[in-house]
Amino acid sequence: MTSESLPREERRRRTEATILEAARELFAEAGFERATIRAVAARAGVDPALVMQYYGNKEGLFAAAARWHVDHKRLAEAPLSEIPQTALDDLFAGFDDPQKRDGAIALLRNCLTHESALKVMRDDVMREPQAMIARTIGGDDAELRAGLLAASVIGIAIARYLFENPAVQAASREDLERIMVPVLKALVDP
Amino acid sequence: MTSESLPREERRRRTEATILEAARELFAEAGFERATIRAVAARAGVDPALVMQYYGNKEGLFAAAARWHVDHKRLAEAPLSEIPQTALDDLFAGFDDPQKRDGAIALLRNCLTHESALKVMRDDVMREPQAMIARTIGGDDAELRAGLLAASVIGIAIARYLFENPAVQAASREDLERIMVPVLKALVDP
DNA sequence: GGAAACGGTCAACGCTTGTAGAGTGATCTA
DNA sequence: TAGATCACTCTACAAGCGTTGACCGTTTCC
Repeated sequence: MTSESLPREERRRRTEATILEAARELFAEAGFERATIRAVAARAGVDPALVMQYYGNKEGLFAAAARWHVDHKRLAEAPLSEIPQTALDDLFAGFDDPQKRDGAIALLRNCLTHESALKVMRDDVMREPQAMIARTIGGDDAELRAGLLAASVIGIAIARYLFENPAVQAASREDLERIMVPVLKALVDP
Repeated sequence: MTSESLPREERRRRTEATILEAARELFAEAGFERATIRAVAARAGVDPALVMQYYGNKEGLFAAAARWHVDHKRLAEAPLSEIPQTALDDLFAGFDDPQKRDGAIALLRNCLTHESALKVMRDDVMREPQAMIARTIGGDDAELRAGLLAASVIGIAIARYLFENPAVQAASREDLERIMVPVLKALVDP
C-alpha cells in the first residue's frame, strides 16, 4: 500500500520502515501500553498482522523502535574539563536529529514504566558513560559524581522533551550549554 | 475483612486506608497501566467492586494514591545561598518518610506516561517552586536557571529511586548534599 | 508459462480489563 | 426487636487487547 510497483525487496524495506516510524511516533507520544499494535498498523496504513509478522510481538517492535544511538567514543577520550560539554553534545545528538528524535523520546518516555526500556537506560545509556566519566574523574566520589552528572543530564532531557517545561524547552542549545557547562564542571572537577 | 467487629465508621476508614496503601504500592511498583484494580483489591483483601465504590474509577484511585506533599514555604523564604539545600531537603522529605514514599514514587514513576501524573508534576511540583526560585534568583536567566535546578533535582530522584543507579542509590543523604549543594549554588548564584 | 515464494490481508480466538447492578449479611437506630 | 442503613461481595458484561492461521494476489524464478 506504500507505493505502486517496485522490486519486492525494496518494497518490503519501505513498508518495514514505515511501520517502524509509526511505532516510534506512537511509543513516543502515548507510551508502550497505550500504543496499540492496531494503532501502529493503522498509522502505517498496514494490517496489524503484518506488524506481528515483521517484529514477532509488541515487545520486539518496541525494542526495534526505542533505541539509543550515541556512541561514547568522545566521552571516553575527553579530558576532565571537556566532559560536561561532551555529555551535553551526546544528549543533543540524540534529540536534535529528527531521525533519532522519536526513538530517543520513545525510550525516555517509557524508561520508568517499561522493563526493557529501563534495562536499555540502565545498561546502555547510563552505566557505560558513567563508568568512563568516573574513570576520568578519579578519586573517592568518582562513581557518585559521574552518576549525578548523568542524572542531571537526563533530568534536563526529561524537562525539555517530555515535561516541556516552558523555560527549559524554549531555551536555545547555546543558552543551556552556557549555563550548564560551568555547573557540571563544578560537579566533575570540584 | 480487615478485622473483627469495630464501629462501622472506623472499619470503613481502615479498609479505605488499606486499599489506598495497596494502590500506592502497586502504582509505584508497576505503573498505572499494569496496576489493575483487581490486583489492588486482591492486595487489600477486598472485592474489586469496593475499590470502584470508594474511588469512582481507576483514575480517581490514582489521583488519591499519587500525591505530592511538600509545601514550599521554606523555599519561598530561602535566600539565594540556601536554595539548593532547601530544594534537596524538600526532595528527601517526600521520599524518606515511609508514609509518603510510595505515593511519591507512584507519582514519579507515572509522570512520563500518565496524563494526570504529568499534570501534577508540571503544575504542583515544578511550576510553583520554580517560580519562587526564579524570583529569588532574579535577572535574565532566572526562569531557566530555576528550571534547570528543578530538572537536576528530579533527575537525581529518578536515578536514586527508580533507576536505582548503584552509586546514586547507595550514597548517603549527606554525601549527596555535600556534593550537590555547591554545584547547585553555581547554578543559582553564578 | 507454470509453480513456488512472498508481501500482505482477513477474520477470529482467548484473555484481561474497567465497570455496573443486584444481592447479602452485619450493624446501627428507634 | 424490627426495619433501615451501610460495608461489602457476586456475577456478569462489553470492549479492547495481542496474537494466530488460513487465505489472496502479485512477483519471482526455472
